[in-house]
Amino acid sequence: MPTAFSDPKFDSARPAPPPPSFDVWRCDPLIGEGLSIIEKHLPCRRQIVYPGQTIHSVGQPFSNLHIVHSGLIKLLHFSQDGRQQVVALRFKGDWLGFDGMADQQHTCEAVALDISEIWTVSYAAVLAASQDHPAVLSALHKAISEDMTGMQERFMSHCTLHADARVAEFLLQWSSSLAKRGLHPDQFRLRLSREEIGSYLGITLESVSRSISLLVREGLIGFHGKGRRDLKILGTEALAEFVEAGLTSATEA
Amino acid sequence: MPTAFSDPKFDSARPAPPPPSFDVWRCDPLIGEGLSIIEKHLPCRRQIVYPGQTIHSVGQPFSNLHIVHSGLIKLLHFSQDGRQQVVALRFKGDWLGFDGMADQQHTCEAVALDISEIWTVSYAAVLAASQDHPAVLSALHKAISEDMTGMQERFMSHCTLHADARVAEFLLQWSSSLAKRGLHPDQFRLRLSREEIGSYLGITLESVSRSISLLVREGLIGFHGKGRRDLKILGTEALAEFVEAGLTSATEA
DNA sequence: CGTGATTTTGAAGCATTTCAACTCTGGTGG
DNA sequence: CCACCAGAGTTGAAATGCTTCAAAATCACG
Repeated sequence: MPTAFSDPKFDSARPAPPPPSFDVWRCDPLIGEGLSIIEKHLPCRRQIVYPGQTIHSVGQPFSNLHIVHSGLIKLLHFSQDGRQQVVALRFKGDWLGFDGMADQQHTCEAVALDISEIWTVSYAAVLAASQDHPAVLSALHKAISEDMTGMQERFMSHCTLHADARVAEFLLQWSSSLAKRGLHPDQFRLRLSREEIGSYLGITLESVSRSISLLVREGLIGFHGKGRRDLKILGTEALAEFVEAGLTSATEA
Repeated sequence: MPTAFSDPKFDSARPAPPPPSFDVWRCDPLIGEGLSIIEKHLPCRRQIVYPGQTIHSVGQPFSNLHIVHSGLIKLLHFSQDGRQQVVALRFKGDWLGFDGMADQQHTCEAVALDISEIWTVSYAAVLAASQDHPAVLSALHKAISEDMTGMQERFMSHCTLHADARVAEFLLQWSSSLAKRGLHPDQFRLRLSREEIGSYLGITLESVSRSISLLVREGLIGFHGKGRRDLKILGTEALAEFVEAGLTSATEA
């Protein structure tokens, strides 16, 4: 099993684009469902995007859906006064663009955090294909449903966990996302800055930093190399216990 | 325009169920879209539920979607250790049940907060009908998309607003939900306890109470009658300004 | 009219933010 | 090669906002 940041396929050094040879099926078959469906039934544009590049932005007319084939994408939401927040992260196999289905224009911005390959299909084509192939619609709805449940869960842990536990859980979730995709779950490069992590978790970057330092002190995680971005999870179980211990009773219903 | 709590159609006193004569179209036509689509193309079961009654619960096999025809529904999410949280509120025209599409079983519980009429359609029937009538699928996807965008917005204000501002915004959103549905937006009955509001907003019931008291002191809202549940919004503009003023820079990206 | 649930209010404790200083890293140019 | 700089990350101390705990007030219901 390749580590997330030693495998050039999924975590290339910035300068050189990776050769487009992809091993789609080295992971949980469920992750590849959308990709497989598209490949079988739909014409799609495949596109490499680089960190910082935008896949779609707010207000942009909606006509396509996208699937992440490799890499990592962040979804940003903006408020009227220019404030922004990371509202979601998308890994391989995840869809992008549902936000535009309502008003035919996107309500959030999708930005690459890593060199990523994005498959783009026309929404109209998806609908058309679903006439003949119910599996298309089924995969779409499944992805949507998982997305919603995921958001609700994130919302909940957001309300019931302390900052430290939230950071720990964030790392665990990232790890499990990698594991599901056949990547090494114990060792990966954080592609978000402390500020972005804070935005995603609803805490300040200083708090993120402090929490990470705490987790290191506790021996639950560690870092490779110089910049504190190459993470190593030293005890998944212990981390999970740490999260459990961080439960508050703050927001029961 | 009827006030929300004087109109027996949408806000009946508990003892007697209202006569099932509904004036579906006295509101923003967009709200009624799902209802209209269902009425035209799909067989549905219409059902009255009373406060506390469950429409679907966690783990229950998924096979139907529902639309709220009148009343108010809360969606509860549970964690492993029994903690629960109000993750969403559903008004007239809103759909329920998307959470079950992924794994064929529901991941959250839907409970009535008011006497409500629920229209239930089989998910399979929806898919079947969408073959002949694209509008069915279009309405469904639109609802889903709005739902997601709404959650992201809620998530954002959750991260960027102080407790007081969050409560104020909550009341404003409720008000605007009523307005969109042709109900009096300045005067309505809070159908959630302070505890439920706190759960929904991610703060304690005491904080909710304090925030409400503050809003009353500031002259932005007021109460009717005895129990502090019958709300009157005294200045929508001023409330909105209050929310703006409550912005923090805590979680910028 | 009492009993239990809901709501309000106060005061103390705690977690997180804020502000500020400092370190580390990587890149640029002398 | 080293000095310098900007950006990212860390850490400390004070301030703030929310929670917690506790008690009183109000309301709903039989």
